[in-house]
Amino acid sequence: MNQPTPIEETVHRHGLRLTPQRQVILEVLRASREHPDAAWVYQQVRQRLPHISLGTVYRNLATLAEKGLIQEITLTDNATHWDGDTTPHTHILCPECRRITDLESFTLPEALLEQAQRVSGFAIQGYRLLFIGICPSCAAQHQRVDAR
Amino acid sequence: MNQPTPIEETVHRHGLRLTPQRQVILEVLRASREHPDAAWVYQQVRQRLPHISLGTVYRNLATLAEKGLIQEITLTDNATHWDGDTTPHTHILCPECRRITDLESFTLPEALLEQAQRVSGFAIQGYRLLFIGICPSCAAQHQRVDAR
DNA sequence: ATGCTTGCAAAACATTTGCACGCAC
DNA sequence: GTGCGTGCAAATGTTTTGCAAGCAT
Repeated sequence: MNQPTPIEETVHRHGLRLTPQRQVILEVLRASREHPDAAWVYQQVRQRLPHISLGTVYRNLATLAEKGLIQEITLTDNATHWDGDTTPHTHILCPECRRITDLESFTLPEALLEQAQRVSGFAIQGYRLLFIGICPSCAAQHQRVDAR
Repeated sequence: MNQPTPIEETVHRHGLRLTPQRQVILEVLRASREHPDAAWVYQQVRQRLPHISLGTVYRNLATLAEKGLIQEITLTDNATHWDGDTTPHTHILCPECRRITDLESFTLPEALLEQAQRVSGFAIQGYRLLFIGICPSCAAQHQRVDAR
């Protein structure tokens, strides 16, 4: 949806084999706006490949991230989350419902990156930015509760 | 070192009891620039309190973070890391050596926060920003290796 | 045919929790 | 004295890994 390049081509171009497991995992991730963890991906994929093992899911998530086909989100709770959208974008976490939402087309100004590079002496390759805030639906719940 | 408020006073002000375990954990975190995980804190504290249990370390890290006496850094690998410096600052992770370094006094401009709030509809409370880049010492190693 | 990938199950980690006791207040 | 905090150990949850077999190329 968000990444129109055909899966087969993308996978092959990165020197990986196209197995049914790998294909479905990628499809699930690309079709989802959920930023799921491995367990969720496993459950989804199992609906189409009942024999897939959890280990395979973990191995593929790691491999795909390594090749840049998906993104790792290690920002929140115990479990690592994954994002099929590899375009640069920022996330927001609602501490109430623990859901991760996309902040479309929000990028740091170049000037900030340069400042970071200058101050730190590091060769900056990228960044991870997570905003934290109450989502509209949780805010609405608060109002209801507070009104009691 | 970076937070001059006496530990006893700080702990009491937040409605917590000052146990030897809690005190040493806080001292270790404040004295360190390591951004350590629970296992590292445990090892350090055990040098002074050989009988402390790992569970106590975990419980205290959670409690102290909840009260705002330390900061949680959940940006990187599986283990949660902790920071005794609660002033707002940004981190840099070197993917080579996996070390987390401080980026002193680097904050996002207010305008960006407002933009995020406007675009998302969330009530933004804060953010976590991690730059990713090769640290000077790893960059030097690369040069050596590449030159072979 | 070659060797990357998989399934399975066990292992390795990271973290949490129940319970009785002890100590800070 | 009260109840928060601790030690211990077991439980829980997440992720990794060894191995033999399977399949994409």
